[in-house]
Amino acid sequence: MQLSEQETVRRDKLVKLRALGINPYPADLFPVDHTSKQVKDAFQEGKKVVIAGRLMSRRIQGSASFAELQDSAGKIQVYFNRDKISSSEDKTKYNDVYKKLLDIGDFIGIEGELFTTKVGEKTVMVKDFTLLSKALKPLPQPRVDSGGKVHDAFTDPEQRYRQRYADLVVNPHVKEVFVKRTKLFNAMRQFFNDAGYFEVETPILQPIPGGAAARPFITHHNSLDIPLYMRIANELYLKRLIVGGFDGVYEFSKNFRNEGMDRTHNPEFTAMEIYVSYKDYNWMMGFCERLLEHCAIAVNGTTEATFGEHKIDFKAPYARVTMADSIKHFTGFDITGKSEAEIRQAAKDMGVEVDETMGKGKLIDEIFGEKCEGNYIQPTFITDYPKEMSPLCKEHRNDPDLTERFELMVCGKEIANAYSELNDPIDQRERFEHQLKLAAKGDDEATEFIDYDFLRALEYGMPPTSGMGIGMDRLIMFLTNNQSIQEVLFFPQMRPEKKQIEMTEEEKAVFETLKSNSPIALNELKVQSGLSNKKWDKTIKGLTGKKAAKVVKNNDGLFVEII
RNA sequence: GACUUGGUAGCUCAGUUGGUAGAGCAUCUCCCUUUUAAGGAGAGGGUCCUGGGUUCGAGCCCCAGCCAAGUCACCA
Repeated sequence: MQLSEQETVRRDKLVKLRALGINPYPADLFPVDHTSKQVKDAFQEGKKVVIAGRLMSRRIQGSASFAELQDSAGKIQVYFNRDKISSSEDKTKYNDVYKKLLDIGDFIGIEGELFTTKVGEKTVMVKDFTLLSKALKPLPQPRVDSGGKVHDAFTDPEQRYRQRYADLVVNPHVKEVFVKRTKLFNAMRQFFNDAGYFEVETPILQPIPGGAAARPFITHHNSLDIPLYMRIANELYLKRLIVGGFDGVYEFSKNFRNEGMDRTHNPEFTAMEIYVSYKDYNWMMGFCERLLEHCAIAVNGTTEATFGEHKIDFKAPYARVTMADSIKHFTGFDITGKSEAEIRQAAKDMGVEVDETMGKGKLIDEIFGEKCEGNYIQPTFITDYPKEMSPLCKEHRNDPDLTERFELMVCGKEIANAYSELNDPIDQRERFEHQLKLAAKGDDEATEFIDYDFLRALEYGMPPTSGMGIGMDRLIMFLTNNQSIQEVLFFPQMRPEKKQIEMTEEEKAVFETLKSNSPIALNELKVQSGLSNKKWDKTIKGLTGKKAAKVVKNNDGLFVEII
């Protein structure tokens, strides 16, 4: 591995520390009794504190120095003074250990006393310090000026996502997003628990990937010798639990979909699904808006949120618009009572791209997606979707072409999807079979598996139930004003980094020649290698760079020598 | 999958018509006892993403590839 100059320097310091009898990675616990925040909040002149964290900046002025220590709660200034560090090896500890052998990024523990500097900064006067862990790589460190402006910020998205640990250390606003993410989960969990619903866990490895239409990840179980699928949804399992007699069940479900990646899609993502018996989708709308209002306040302290150029307000209630009314409103075309051919023609007239394979439901969905969806900035329930698009949803009580379904739109994007759940086992079987036919015709959005065990469960009887799914990643994007899903996942999926090859093929070949014949005249070695000028240059530079060979000049000319 | 933009020091970035690879911070050495983007003096540090090609000569031009971001397509 090639080390940079700064990495080599830090490794040398490791050796020097050990020579002084200092273990750079001690095993002992360090008796921390304050965080940086507690020091500042309960500040008292002269109070003794024990703190620990990462050294984040240093301003050395001879035998005195100011530094910043960063812990989980923030940063605190610490003051090192050679004559105030009470220790037997006094001067060494300040002059050598602190000034020369510590680096930015190292973890240290500090015992000290609180005081306020001349310029009014709350500071810890260091009485003694302990190296807790040495950092061998320099942090990609931004600097903040007196006006609070950040310079040289660590901003390259590729590096930030691949090295999230470094991102979190140097970018406090990144950490804040993840704190809010956890607050959201906690708030939602609390809301459901207070309502008396029951958190459950269902299989991630499924023999049949049901509950949605998406390409699954496939794996294999060796003992059973069967394929297993990473779940694309948990819906059918939660409904089985409703059949089993729970009134309300919910699960935060890691789902996996083997599809494209972009700003709003990661191969693994988190959905929350909840099912409540004896309810319908009208009840669920009310429940949903109360839930989101509660969550927005828990995360941001207010129902208002900013997302890009939009101000959104999660305060309940939200507008409710049927899909037919929405299309009529934005296109002037009324789909009610129209035939498939009439709708297809209308779509064409509006400039919506359609083809002959699209059924009525799909056509309506295309029109809505193209002409209406993007207009809903404030949270809005879109209701009563075409039946064809919703094989797990109960037929509408007033119209057999529609289903009792709603989606909640925010900033033109869907964040929740809910049904009065289909509990008629005969109807469900027919819908599955219809999907199978669509899939056979090549509709890649249709489900190509029938979960007969799920049908068996329905045959035992499922009470009327309403269910809802919420895309948690998307919701937290809205609540933290992030346009990219990667900003709300600690470790978004990335293509693996390319492995660094120790020595190229050419370098190996030349090195072999050298081993049996060293030193050798440079020109002779070059001829023997049979490499082009450019390639030769690269190769010999590579070998000398890796300290495998060196070029020496004497009276007889240039020679290459093995090291 | 298509297109656009980018990849140069630990970090953020310059780099002119193709002619010895630059800055700030960071690092190292020295000075400095209340600083806070501390300051002063000096020094070191490079696989210019990879591989080909053109050329006397490529960070720069051409071709192929890798990685990323963005836009579009796809996505219940």
